[in-house]
Formats: sequence, structure tokens, C-alpha cells
Amino acid sequence: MPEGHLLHRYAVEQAGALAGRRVRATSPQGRFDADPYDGCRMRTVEAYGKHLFYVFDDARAVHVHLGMRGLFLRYDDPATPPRGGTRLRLATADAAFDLIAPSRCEALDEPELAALRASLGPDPLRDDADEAEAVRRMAAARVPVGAAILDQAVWAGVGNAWRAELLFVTGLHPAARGLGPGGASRLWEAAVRYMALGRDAGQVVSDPSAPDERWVYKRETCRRCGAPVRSWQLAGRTAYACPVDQPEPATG
DNA sequence: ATGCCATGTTAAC
DNA sequence: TTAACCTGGCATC
Repeated sequence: MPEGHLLHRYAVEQAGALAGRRVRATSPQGRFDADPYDGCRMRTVEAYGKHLFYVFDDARAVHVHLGMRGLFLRYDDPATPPRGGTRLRLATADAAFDLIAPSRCEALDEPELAALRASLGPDPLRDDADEAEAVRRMAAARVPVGAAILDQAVWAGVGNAWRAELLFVTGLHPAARGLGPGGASRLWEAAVRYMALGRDAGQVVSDPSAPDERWVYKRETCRRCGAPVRSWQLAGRTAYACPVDQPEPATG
């Protein structure tokens, strides 16, 4: 169940193994037409938020979104038979990557690709992210920060676990509104810093000295102060916050 | 063995 | 606002 840091991790790993090479492409499950890609040379693999783009020399780009259940399996021996539900296998003589249960796996032409990119806000894990634009979009949001940070058109790549942990490390309550440029900047800086750690570690990291721990996400008590963590539905997902370390905004 | 939920998003009500 | 998608992990039977 991947947020942006894992997509970027997949992109780096798969680019290292596949980019610049001719690949074998098959769909053991049959739900994707891999024929146009079989034997094609892959140019790049790129993550943007929670999306993955494969660019080929002589075929349309492939867009993958893992949804909540999608995953990749890697086999160092490409002769390993894929499991039956494998939507797409991309392989060289050295490795095979099997895509399982994605919510999207589709060929996109250039205009479609451009439209998808245009629908996404700045991605804290991309080198080309426009920080000023990211701050503008967050500061301009009229919904609570806990809703805005999940909106992929505001920032691309943050999911529910990062929402909980990034808001904790910046001391923001998910229901807070009107962060202003200062608050939005601090939140962006935290996203850039921690999500990069998460990408490198392959998991959410919100405390570099305890990379396996979370402050509030799915916890009963706050790891910093021990107060009972509050949880409730916000923007369709379970939000978590410490009542002490993330003071609730004044209402009314 | 079975049921439920989840690091997500879309489309249908 | 809610169901659907249809996997994996974990709690429960």
C-alpha cells in the first residue's frame, strides 16, 4: 500500500535495471496488451506523486498506479514463473518485475500524459518540484490542512501515513486552516526531508533515530508524550493526532 | 477457514 | 457520501 516514497523507490530500482535496455513485456493475467512493448527499448522510468511512468522509444508511455493494493515483485531470475494474477511483467536477462493488482496500468499518448501531469501538484520527492508553487497551493487551500495535504492536486505523493506523521512533526492539527506561507513552508520542508528518508529506507520515516516507529499513525498513544492519540475521519480517511503536541485550532 | 481492514482513487448515488 | 476494486495481513473462529 504505497505512498509517494515507495513509488520513487520503485522508479529508481526499476530504472537501474530496465532503462536504456530492451525489455520483454508480457501480461500473464491478460488484462494489459503488452505486445506493443515486447522487445522495445525502455527509455526511462519516472515517479510523479503516486504515479509511475514508463517511457519507451517506439511505443506509447505506460502509466501505472498501484492504488491501495498494488505491488511489485522482483525476481532476480527472470525464468521464475509469474503468479497468475500478474498484470504486467517487464524483464531483462537479469531480472523481472511483476506488477500485481494495480488500480491502473494503461498506455497513454502524449496529450493524456501531459494532462495527468498537469493535474498533479508539486511532488516533494522530485528534483524539479517548485517549492514556491507548493507553498502557494497549500496556503491557498480553503479546506483543513489534513484534507489539503491528501489532495494530489495540491501536493503529489502524500498519503494517509505521511499525513499523520508530517502534521505531527510540524505540530499542526489536521483540522487547522489558513496555515499561511510560513506554516505551508515548514510543512513542505518536512515533507521533502522525511519523505526522502522514507524513499531511501523503503518505509515511512518520521524519526530518523527510530526509523521503525511512528509518532501517532495507527497508535493508541503519542510516542512523544504518551497522551491518547485521537483518531477520526477526515477527507475520507482515518486521521490521527496528539491532543498535546498538535493543539486543536480554535473553533467558531 | 473466514472476515475485516488498509500507506488510494474513481465513479456512481 | 459510499461502493467498488479483488491483495495481503492480521484477528478471529
